[in-house]
Formats: sequence, C-alpha cells, structure tokens
Amino acid sequence: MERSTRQRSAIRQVLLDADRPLLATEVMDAAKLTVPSLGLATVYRTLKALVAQEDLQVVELPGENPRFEFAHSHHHHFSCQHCGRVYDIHACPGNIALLAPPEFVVESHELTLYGTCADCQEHPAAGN
Amino acid sequence: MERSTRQRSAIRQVLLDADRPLLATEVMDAAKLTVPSLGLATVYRTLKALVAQEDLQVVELPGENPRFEFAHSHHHHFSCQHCGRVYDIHACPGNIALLAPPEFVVESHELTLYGTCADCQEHPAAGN
DNA sequence: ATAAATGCAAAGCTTTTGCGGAAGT
DNA sequence: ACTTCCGCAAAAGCTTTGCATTTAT
Repeated sequence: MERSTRQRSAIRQVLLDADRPLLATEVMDAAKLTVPSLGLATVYRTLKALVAQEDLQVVELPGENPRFEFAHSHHHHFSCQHCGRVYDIHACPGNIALLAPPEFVVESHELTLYGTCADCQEHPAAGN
Repeated sequence: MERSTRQRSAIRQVLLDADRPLLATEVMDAAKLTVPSLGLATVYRTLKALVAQEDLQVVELPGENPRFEFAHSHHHHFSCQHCGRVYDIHACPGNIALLAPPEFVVESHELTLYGTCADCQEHPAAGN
C-alpha cells in the first residue's frame, strides 16, 4: 500500500460512505461506478491490505461471505433476517469477561443480534 | 435421512462424544476410525441434513471453516487464540435485546469470546 | 425388489496467486 | 526509469452435485 491509485481511492471511498459492513462484491459494484475497469482481484487485494494495517474490520456472519467496514469504536452488529442487511449497533452489554470460566482470559468479544430491522417492520413485503 | 447407516451412526457418535463444535474434517477423521471407507461428501451431506432437522447447530468464526455441534440449551463460545480450540460457554449476559434501537425486533443473538483458554494459560508453549 | 445412501470425481463459489502490461512516484 | 499495482485468467480451498454402485428396508 505504498502508492495512491484511482482503484484504492474508489474502494476506500465506498467503504467510508457506507454506514454498514459491505461484501466484497458490494464494494466491487459500488467502486466500479467510479473505476469501471476495476477487477475483483484488486478489490480483494486492497481489502486484505486494509485489514492487515487495521484500517478495516472483517464482519463474518454464519453462512455468509465476509463483510468489511472501517474500524471504529467498539460496536456490534444486527443482521436483519428479512432484507439481509447488517447494521452497526453502537452499544455493548459490558462485563462480558465474567461469562467465561475464571481460568480463561478474555481479550475481546463479538456479538451479533438477529431479527427484523425497522424498515422491514414497516414494509413487510419489501427487501429480501 | 430415512435410513440408518453405519456412516450416519459414526458421524452422530463423533459429534455426541465431542464437547465442543467440530470442523467437517475433524468429523471426517474421527468417524473414519469407525468406518474407514467414509467419504467427505457423505460427511457434508449428513451434517447438512442434521442441521436442516435442527439436530445440529453451525458455529462460524471469522476466517475459519464452519464447525458443528449438537444443539443444546442456549450457550455461547470461547475461541482460544493460541490453540484454536472452540469451547462452549454455558452463560449468557441476558437483556441483549435492549442494545438494538427500539424499532428493531431482536429474535436471537450470538456471542463469541476470544482470549486464552486455561490449558494455554498453563502451558504457554503448547498447542497451536 | 425398491429406493435411499454412499463414494468417487467433477463442478461450483469465493478468494488467492502468477504474470505481462499499465501507471504512480 | 523504477517498481508497485492492475486486470486477466488460472489455481486453490471448501462445499456441493451427478452418477453408478452399494445397501437398508
């Protein structure tokens, strides 16, 4: 990640504009609007590099492909079972470490909520 | 899943004997001790069927292949960053639904702790 | 005897890698 | 100019699927 290229700027910008974690293909599609020639390999290479330097965070949900978002203050995720979107939850139960047996050292944790988002609550037929 | 076969019994038994979620390949290796001719496709087909009928639960951790365990009372997981083992945690913070915005309906949740297990605490050089 | 289940090998998908050409510094 | 980076296409790794054979009922 030594040089600044149109591809990298586009990929960064897509992720900065999003308020939720994106799939590699979502990043690809959005960034292609800016750089039509963009290849999927470049997207993956860039995402990997951004994760390596801890700019990006990976969000993995069961049965789904990994999503990516810019690392920001500690937060969790809400996955809507109707529209498939994943939202950030800016809250944390805290005291999580107490759940593990006393001999276990807890360094971090991850929490995912599943349910129906506000949108799908209002428009039951939409999304998906 | 209409018939009882040696392969299915072996696979079931392996998962019943384990006290932690297992990778498909771990199931394969262990079940092969009982049914040497066992093929990986059969393992996947059986796991899929057991998950479909909700006997098994899938445990997915970021960057790792899915693990499988018999569904039992609500619990969470602890992933040891040293030895890679995944443990069951029989505790839950509760009140999780309050973390989501009020318009969101929370139906379930999943929590994973990361850190060092008791074993790796004692034998820092082991595992991995 | 009949149909489901197995094992093998081929196909599918997402992600990674190799390489010649393009482009940033 | 010198390297890094890109895009393409091939490869890799896990999971699924097709098909002929085996096997439970």
